[in-house]
Amino acid sequence: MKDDSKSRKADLTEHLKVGILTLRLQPGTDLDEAHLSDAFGLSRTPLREVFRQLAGEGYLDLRTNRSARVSEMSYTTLRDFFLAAPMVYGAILRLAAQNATGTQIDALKDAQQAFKAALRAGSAEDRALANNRFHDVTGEMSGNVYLLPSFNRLLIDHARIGMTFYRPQTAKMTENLSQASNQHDAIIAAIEAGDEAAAAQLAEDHWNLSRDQIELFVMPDALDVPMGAPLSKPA
Amino acid sequence: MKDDSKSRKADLTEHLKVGILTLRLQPGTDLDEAHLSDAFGLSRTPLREVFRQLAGEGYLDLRTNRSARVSEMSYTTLRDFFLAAPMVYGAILRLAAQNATGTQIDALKDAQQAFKAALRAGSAEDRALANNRFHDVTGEMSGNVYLLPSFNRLLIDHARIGMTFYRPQTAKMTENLSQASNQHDAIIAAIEAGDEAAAAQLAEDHWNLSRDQIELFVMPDALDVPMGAPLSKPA
DNA sequence: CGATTCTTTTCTGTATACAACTTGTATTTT
DNA sequence: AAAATACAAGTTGTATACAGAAAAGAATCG
Repeated sequence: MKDDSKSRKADLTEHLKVGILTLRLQPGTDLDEAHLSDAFGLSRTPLREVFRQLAGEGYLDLRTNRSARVSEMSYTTLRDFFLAAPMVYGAILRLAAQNATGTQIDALKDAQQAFKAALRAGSAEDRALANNRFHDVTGEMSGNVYLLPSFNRLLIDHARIGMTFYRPQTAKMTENLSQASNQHDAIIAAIEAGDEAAAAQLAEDHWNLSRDQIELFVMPDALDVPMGAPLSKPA
Repeated sequence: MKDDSKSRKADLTEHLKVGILTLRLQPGTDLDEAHLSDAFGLSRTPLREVFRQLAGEGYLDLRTNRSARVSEMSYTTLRDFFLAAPMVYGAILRLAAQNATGTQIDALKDAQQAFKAALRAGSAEDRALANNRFHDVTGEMSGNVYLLPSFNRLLIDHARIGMTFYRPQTAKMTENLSQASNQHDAIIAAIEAGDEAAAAQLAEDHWNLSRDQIELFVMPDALDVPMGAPLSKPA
């Protein structure tokens, strides 16, 4: 094995990214340098470089003289999220329809296959990661270095928010997931046809669906529960 | 002196940022770790951490086993820039009008004072940096973590593109600069009044002016020059 | 004389040792 | 007994030394 040193770094990066996107590493979690460097066979120097890179991408927060921490999410950020997402995602899909290469379209189709497979037989983590991969490819297609930073930042929290509703708890939520999959298919078609307007419209629809899904989760049966009644977990 | 170690790091960061924004460090320039660590009294470890951070923010490009390099600019990215900028900047100013605090408005007024002073008696670098500072404050005002990554990335290249036309070479360009200053004043007023719509409109106007200014520079006398004529530097 | 290969040099990446800071605990003081 | 301070353990930040990879130069071969 010769690819050790650099591949261990990539392994660590991937491990942290996946952990954060799937909420296995929850927002606010402290990361232990000593433990991680031990687990991945890296010294602290390259480990800390990975931390800085992930902080730059929005996965981690760094505070001087304190441990690195998984970036936080709050109700404030949720509002910011739904303000920014439709706009950025619309622009990304519009550009994707303009600029996608054949190779990229194949990659997008592969990602969608994986997403469907995850919906059929995968865990909530599998679904969130597959969905993340799908949108990630659309970002690559757009190729706009100025939009990608925000788009990628949005994708991180999209996956994290999504982790709560990719574990469908009601019939409505299940139906929404299959609708999301249909929208992915339509997005592929629009990109393949180079139809900007359709792609932009689909972006809007897709985010509206996400918002509805989140509302279903955040306020599951609000109307049926009298004020002051004891709260029970949604069945 | 006790603030040495951490302040040297901040000094280096600031030095590189300013150098890159003002084109004193031109796109594509290789950075010498040994020389910089010597000059700033830092060892290579913290220096490389600064590199990683600046790379994450879009100032530098890192290639494995090769020196860090000031991020490139090309005609392709210029097109991407003018696609993304109006949209992102419009959203940022809209949010700034919604959320700006009194302290932030004071900071914006200070930045505008400095910008005017730079227009009167400053160098091209002073102007670009003062303008950058002004827009940076509007970003802080918006407070949207999802839009800021792209906005800050745009500001970097806005300053770098601007460095070429903040050195006004024609009467028209000088007039544009004073118009930009007036727009800044109007932006402050709109934010102070919490007038979202006006702020968004001003953002569009402001970027249109930037585009015109760049066109004046990129094609100074395009219509007067016959095709195939020898090119001369703009006077 | 030109091109190619091998050696030397330079620079990047990593590990380890050390210094500085933060935090939890125990002791002292009021 | 409560608060404050001093101490100790653990963790983060930095420097240095070493290993590995490119790049530059020298020598050899065509």
